[in-house]
Amino acid sequence: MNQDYRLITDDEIELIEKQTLRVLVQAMQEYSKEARDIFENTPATSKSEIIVLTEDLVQYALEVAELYPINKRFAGFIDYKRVRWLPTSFGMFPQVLLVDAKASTENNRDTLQQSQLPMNAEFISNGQVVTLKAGVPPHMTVNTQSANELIAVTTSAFIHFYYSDIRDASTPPYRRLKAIYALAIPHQRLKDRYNPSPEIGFWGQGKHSTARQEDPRIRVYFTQLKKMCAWRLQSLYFTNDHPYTTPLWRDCDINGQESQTSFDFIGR
Amino acid sequence: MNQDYRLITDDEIELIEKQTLRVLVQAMQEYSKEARDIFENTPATSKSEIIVLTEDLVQYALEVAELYPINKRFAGFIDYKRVRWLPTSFGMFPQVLLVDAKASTENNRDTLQQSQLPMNAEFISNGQVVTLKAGVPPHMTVNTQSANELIAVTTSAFIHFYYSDIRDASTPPYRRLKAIYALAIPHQRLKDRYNPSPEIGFWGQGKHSTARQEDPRIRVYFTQLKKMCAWRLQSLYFTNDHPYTTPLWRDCDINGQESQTSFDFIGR
DNA sequence: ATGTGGCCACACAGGCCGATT
DNA sequence: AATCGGCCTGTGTGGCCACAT
Repeated sequence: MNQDYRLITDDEIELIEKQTLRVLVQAMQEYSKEARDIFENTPATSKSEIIVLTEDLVQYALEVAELYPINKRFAGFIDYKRVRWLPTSFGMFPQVLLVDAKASTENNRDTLQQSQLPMNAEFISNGQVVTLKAGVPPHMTVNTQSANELIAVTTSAFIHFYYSDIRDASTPPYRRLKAIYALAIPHQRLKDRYNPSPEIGFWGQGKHSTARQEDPRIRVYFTQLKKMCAWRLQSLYFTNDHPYTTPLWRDCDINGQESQTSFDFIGR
Repeated sequence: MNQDYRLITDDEIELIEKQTLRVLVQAMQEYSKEARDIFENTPATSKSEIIVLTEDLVQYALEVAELYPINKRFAGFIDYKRVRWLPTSFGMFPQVLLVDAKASTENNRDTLQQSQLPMNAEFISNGQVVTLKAGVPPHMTVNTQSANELIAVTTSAFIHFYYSDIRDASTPPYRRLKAIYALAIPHQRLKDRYNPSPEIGFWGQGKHSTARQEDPRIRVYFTQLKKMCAWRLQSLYFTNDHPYTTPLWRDCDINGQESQTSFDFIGR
């Protein structure tokens, strides 16, 4: 059984990311009721407090669904990060899971800092080719008992809280959580599949102001990502008649045909 | 055995806070080696990244030292927060532990937002009496299987990373972590002991700019806090000859006589 | 020198709006 | 009406300096 992701196929890397995202979706689904309760009813004196809410909710949702941990930590801007063993049918791989929480009143795209970008990206904006280099390393090394080092493959995901404010609300709920999206961004080794040229991909112009010389950012467009690989965009919608989101997993067959299937969950 | 902190004595509340801080200090001591390693050697492109480092380090240090958890969560600006069972010799109490990380190049005071202030504070600044109301509730309620509610007493602590930048460092270390301080701020029920009048206490003028009408903040002065209750200020110093901080617990006897005693630790 | 007060810097993370299909 | 680009705002956090002892 393999331990080194550099020796597996691109298809197997896809499977690692698919398996990882499936767990994130299950965890968010299980926690969706409390997440909505906290998100909608916690008073916030500022926009920043809403941001902090989503970070906390991602942690609460995911920490109970963790895998066999690897004794290695690092610090920085990523909201939720764990080094752990990922067991698969084709090997047991050390993995660095990186998840960032996003709060947004939009539901069609996410903005990434360069430090959150897992692959060198190229795209066309206003007729010009734009590029941005990856800021996420493809893997981290972990010291072992032997002379070898373990190579922990990096997997990047985003949890997007789509909401709207309730204007002038002086009593709860203060805002409405409409959906939770979960996105898996491909590892840089899959660049040839997802962004072989500026014309093909799901990247778009970032939110930064060039006029003010802000650090460049970049956007992920949901529909394009879904078109290239349906399961990489998961949508958990809240409805009026159920406290939990609707448990649907988006997948695709060999022909790229998209489908949605319901899944069971226990709830928290 | 009691479950409701409102029925115990002030001395027993002191003991709850002392016992709590003792664990925080043990946990920080055990983690001090890795904390220093990560703190000094992680590149930071901005001041904000240093702030995030300390938040992550506090989490890594404390999460392994947790108590019997209570199934209740809330979200917000506090860096590290847990609802849990605190067993003591005089009762088993539901507790809300609130810990905030502070990064500073100073080592004599901490600035608190009003939302981090556990008691109504009064002090004298520039000859004037200044007051600031508590922003931390004295307790939270937790629903139970019976008709009663559990009352979880709130305990506020701060972990202060005292550091200095290494100028022009283009290779690690980028900064030096000189000490870790741990502070326990008294519960509001102890106000009569710690701040009976504006003249007596450890509070001082906050860091906010009145001219710009910023939200009022407030400061805790280390020496004053230590003078009123020695164990409420703990100091873990790094030295050149040991990777861990020096394991000393500050205490005081009945006469208020201060002492420091070494303690054993295992390390991580 | 030390202890206090308090002005600012600044960089996240999105809201939001205008221009273009 | 949707998509995309991108300017700007709000605000949390602490560096840092100027006085006053």
